[in-house]
Amino acid sequence: MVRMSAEERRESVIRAAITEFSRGGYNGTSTEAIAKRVGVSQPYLFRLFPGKQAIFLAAAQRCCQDITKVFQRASEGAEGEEAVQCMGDAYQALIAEDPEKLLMQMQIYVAVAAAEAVGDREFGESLRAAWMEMYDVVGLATGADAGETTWFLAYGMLINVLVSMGFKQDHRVWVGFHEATQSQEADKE
Amino acid sequence: MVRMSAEERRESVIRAAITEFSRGGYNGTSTEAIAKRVGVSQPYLFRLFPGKQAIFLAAAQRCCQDITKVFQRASEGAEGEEAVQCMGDAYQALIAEDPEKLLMQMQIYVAVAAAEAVGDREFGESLRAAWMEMYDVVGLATGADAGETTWFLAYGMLINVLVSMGFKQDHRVWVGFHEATQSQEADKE
DNA sequence: GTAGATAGTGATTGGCCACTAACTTTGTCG
DNA sequence: CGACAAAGTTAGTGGCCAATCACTATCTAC
Repeated sequence: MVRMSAEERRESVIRAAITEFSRGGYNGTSTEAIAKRVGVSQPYLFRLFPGKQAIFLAAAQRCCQDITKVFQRASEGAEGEEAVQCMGDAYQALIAEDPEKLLMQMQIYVAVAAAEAVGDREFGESLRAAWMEMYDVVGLATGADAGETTWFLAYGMLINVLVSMGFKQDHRVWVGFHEATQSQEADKE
Repeated sequence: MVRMSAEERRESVIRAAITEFSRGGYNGTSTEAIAKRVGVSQPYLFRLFPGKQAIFLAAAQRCCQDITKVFQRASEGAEGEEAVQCMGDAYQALIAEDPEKLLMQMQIYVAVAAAEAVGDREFGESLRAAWMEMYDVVGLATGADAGETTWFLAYGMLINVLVSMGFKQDHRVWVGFHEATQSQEADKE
C-alpha cells in the first residue's frame, strides 16, 4: 500500500471515478467500486470528498476540461476550416485511445437532467459552465462562426451516441459519417 | 381502483415507465415509483413483466417506435430536402410537447453502454434494432442519402444533449442551431 | 351459485450502498 | 525519543429496493 498526499489521492480518485462512472453512470456506480479501483478503503473517499455527488462532479469537470484541452491543442495555430479539421482528427484519436471520456460525456448529460428533475440547480449549473468552456474553444477555432461550431458539435454528439450504443466501426450507420468527412474534404479543394 | 386486462395494464406501465425512466435513468428509478404512477402495487409489476430490465426494454422500444412514427408521418408524401424539413419541424414539435421521449433516448444510450460493459449483449442488440428502424425511416425520407441522414440525426442528437443539459431556449448555444436552419433554407432558394 | 380463471394486494426478505464513528498506522520535526 | 498531524482502516447503521410468496377480490360461463 502506497501512501500519498491527500491531493495526490484525490487525483487518483478522479481518474478512477471517470472510468467507473463512464461505465455505470451515477446511480449504477458504487463508491465501493471506485475505492477498489483506487486501491483504498471505501470510507476514505468521504475524507477526500464531501459525498458521492462531489466525486461525480469532480470527475465530470475533469472530463470536460480534458476534452477542451484536446480541442485547444489541436486547433492551436490553425484557423477556420483547417482548425475544424484538426479538431475532428483529434476527437477521433480520443475515441480510439480514451473511449471512456466519451461515455462519461453521455453520463454527464443524463446526470444533469436527473439533478434538474429533482430541483438540484447548482449541479447542472457547474456542468453547463464546464461544457460552455468546450463550446467556446471550438467556437474560437471556427472563427466564432456559431453555425460551424454547432455543426461540429452535432457530429461529435452523434459519434458519442453511436459509440455508446455499441455500433461497431463497420456498421452501416457510420457510412453517412464517412461521406460527410469526404464531402468536407472535397469542399476544401 | 380500476380493473384492467393485463394487456391494458402493461400499456399503462410502459407509459409510466417512460416518464419515470426518462427522469431517473435505469438505476435511478425504482419499480415502486413506476407502480405508484400506474396506480398499482409494486409487486404486481412482476406479474406483468419478468423483471425491471424487461420494463425498461419495453419502454425504450416503445419510445423508439413513437419517434420513428413521428418521422414517418411527417415525411409522408414528401421527398428529399422537403421531407427533411418536415421531419425537423416534427421533431421540434415533439420536443415542445413530449420532452420525456427525448430524455428517454439519452437514457437508452447510456443503458446500452452499461449493459454492454457487463457483457449483456442481447439488451443492446434489441435497442440497436429499434434505433435502426428510426435510422431507416429517416434514410428513406432523405432518398437514401447517407450523408444527409447522418447530418439530420447529428443535429437531432445535439438537440437531445442541449435539452438534457438544461440549456434554456434563449441561451447562446442555440444560436448556431438557428443559423444552421436559416442557411439550410437559404440553400433551397 | 359455484368453479375456474384473471386481476390485484400485503408482508417480507436478502442484499446493496452511502455515509459515520472510532481507532490505527506512518511520517516528520524539535 | 516523543508528540503532533496526516493518511488510512475496520466495523457498523439505517435506508432503499428488486423480487418472492401467500393471500384476496372480481369477473365469466355454465
